[in-house]
Amino acid sequence: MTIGRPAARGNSARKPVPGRVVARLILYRRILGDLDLTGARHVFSHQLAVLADVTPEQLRRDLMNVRCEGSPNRGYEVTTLQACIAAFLDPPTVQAVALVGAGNLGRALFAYCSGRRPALRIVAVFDVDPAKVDRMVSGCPSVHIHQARTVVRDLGISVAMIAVPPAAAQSAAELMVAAGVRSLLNFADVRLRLSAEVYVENIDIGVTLEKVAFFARRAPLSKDVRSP
Amino acid sequence: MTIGRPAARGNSARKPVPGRVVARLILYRRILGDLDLTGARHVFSHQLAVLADVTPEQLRRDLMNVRCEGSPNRGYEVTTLQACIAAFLDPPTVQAVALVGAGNLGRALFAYCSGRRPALRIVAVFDVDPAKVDRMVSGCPSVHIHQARTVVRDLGISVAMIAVPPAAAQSAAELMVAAGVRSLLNFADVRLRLSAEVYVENIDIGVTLEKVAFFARRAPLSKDVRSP
DNA sequence: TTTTGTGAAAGAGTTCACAGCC
DNA sequence: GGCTGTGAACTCTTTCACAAAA
Repeated sequence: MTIGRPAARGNSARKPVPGRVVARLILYRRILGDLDLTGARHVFSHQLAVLADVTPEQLRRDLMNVRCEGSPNRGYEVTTLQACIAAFLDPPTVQAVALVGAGNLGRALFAYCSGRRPALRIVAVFDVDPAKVDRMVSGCPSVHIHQARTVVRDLGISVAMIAVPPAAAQSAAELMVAAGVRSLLNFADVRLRLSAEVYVENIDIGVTLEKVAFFARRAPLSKDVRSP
Repeated sequence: MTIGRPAARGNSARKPVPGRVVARLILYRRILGDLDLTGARHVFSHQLAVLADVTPEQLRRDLMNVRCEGSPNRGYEVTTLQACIAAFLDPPTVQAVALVGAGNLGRALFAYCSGRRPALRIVAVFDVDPAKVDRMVSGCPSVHIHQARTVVRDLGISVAMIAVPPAAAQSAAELMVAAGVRSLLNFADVRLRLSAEVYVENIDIGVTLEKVAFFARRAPLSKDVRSP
């Protein structure tokens, strides 16, 4: 009988991995992809750490979550590490994403997402402007937000990006959640009040820009924190 | 001559306020501005906390940094609180911002920043595309990035927003820093390697979107963290 | 010797709990 | 009663430091 197992509950007793760690794993994976294209077969934690702007210890600790072993003289095998991280992060299937808001920012996000990360696809664009809906944009239907319920269900959308003006964000978010969306990436500069079941991540460009401006006026090298 | 200075320096011996707190103060200020427009004269910490999506204790603790007193029966006076936060956050003068990259995202950011926050103004747009430079865009000169040194100096630019493709971001950032920019808001999905004197904040849309997608697949209500 | 994997310590950040006040 | 301000406790995150491995 195996003694080691002090804290093993059942067999799927994973303690939840914090958001910070998930974000860094996603970053490591992207860097590994770039590295793979250069033909590198192995990496040491300190090399990857430089590229990700973290310490080697933190990188190794993050990697403990994905059950991937490195070798003391070769470091980590690039493809193996990619596979381990993918096994941890990836959806069993492609995830459908909705874009809410077809203004300046919405269109930039759409362009930004096109052609990348095949596991995540924008499959619908919602707006309230009659001039912007009921047509196809780059192979993607643009529809009025009142059709959210049907479209979200039919296309199996689980994630929405909110890129509408601040005043419209709360109700747009509520519509999406009511339609069945499980998590949101909110670009509107307001905090949304939603059920605790829904995962919300805010990208508040206004706050972040002011923060950067604030620290531009400070004596350099105070310890500061990074964004997710 | 004074040698040690273990703790207290002179009389302005403020310990540096963490970035997280600064970001929340900026958020509180924005909410107070909205509140002020509704005609509210006073707020309790629990009311502001709901709007900012933080706990009342955290809000009060953040406010300790700006030396503003509330009253147990009225809460905080809106205008006083605004003034205290402004005194802490605001630059002595308007800060000039550069936008680097006039692609989709760059244009969206430009539109986004126009007409808001008077204390922060985009005064120049840089790009490498000859078709996009040497003209005025909404009263703002668009110039080739090789003119950075002159333009940054002449316009007193201290902050740059990097909105160029990932492959171009490192060199664009280096050019801006060499030209005299003190802090950067980086939208390119790469980690920049720059002198530690420079304050860098990353907004990594790709990572954040993948993170949101990841948590869309999880059982709800695991403790998670917010964005800056 | 250099590097990995990780327990233990340190450090940050947040929440608790309550005194003092209205 | 309900609120603010804040020391103390707690929790989360990062770094230290070192055994084991190649």
